[in-house]
Amino acid sequence: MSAIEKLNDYVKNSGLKISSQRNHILKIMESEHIHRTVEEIYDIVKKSNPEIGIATVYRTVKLLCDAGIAKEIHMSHDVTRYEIVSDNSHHDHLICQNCGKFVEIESDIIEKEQSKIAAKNDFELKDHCHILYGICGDCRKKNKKK
Amino acid sequence: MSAIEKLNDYVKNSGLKISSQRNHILKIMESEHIHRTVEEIYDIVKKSNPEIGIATVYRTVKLLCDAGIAKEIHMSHDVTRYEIVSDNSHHDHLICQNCGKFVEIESDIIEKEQSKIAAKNDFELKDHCHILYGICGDCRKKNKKK
DNA sequence: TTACCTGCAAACAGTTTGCAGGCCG
DNA sequence: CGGCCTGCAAACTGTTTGCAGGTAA
Repeated sequence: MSAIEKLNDYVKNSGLKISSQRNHILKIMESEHIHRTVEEIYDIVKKSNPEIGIATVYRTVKLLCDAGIAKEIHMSHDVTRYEIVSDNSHHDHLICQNCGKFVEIESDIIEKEQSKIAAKNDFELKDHCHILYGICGDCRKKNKKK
Repeated sequence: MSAIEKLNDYVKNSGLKISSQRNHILKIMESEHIHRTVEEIYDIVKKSNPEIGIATVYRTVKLLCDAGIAKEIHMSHDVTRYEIVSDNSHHDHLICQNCGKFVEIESDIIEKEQSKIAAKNDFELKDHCHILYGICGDCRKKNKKK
């Protein structure tokens, strides 16, 4: 099921309404597999729809999260980004503290271990946040040169 | 080396100064192994020192982080807490989304796997954030009753 | 005595909310 | 047509900063 379909579903089931702005914002978040901040989304939407207010972006992003279509990620310690969740794959992140470059990572071993830990402590696992911070190869080279 | 000693060291080496407020705040953060928010620390300090301003707490907490004595944790998606780091043990967290209860967890398997992933992507690992969110046994029981 | 430190209040950034009008269904 | 949605601006929250006076070294 595509994200737009999911949105339509959710909107119907909740007695909400579809709007061009909502579709528009979702489309932007889907295009390119990039994690954006609200500010960034706002800037892009504004290009084709200068009327839009940032409040609408905030409201829509939150709605998408409620609908399970998007997800919040705290990339660095004070930047909130959003990504569209795909049905089949879960991933975590490895981020360069210097240049912000990031890699999406997956690890069955870690996922399994997480489940074990949750079970051992009698927790029903709902979600997790796993971000590795480091310095990428490029940045290490650049810093040496200086 | 105790946290207070570490603070003294750091302060001397950086040309800073010790103050009763700084010691006071550190003492509170050390007492009980709890992760507190700035607001909570502020409330506690105020009891014995009503004069103190919250800005001082923010400044001190930041200083302690710079000194490597404390560490920021983003417990839930918009609450920042701080914990005193102990020299010997690293741990991550498992948090109940319902009641806020948390368990500190350690896993060699995950730590090793993280290093591997970082190495594979040519990152020099500096830090990581690993938090599991779930519902604890008590809360699951309570919810059933309702 | 010289920085540094503190409390206060003002400034800020990110996010939320109330309102009056617009639009979907 | 009713209720949700939007843009705008004002409100709010968590955090930072500038300033004038206080204090450690």
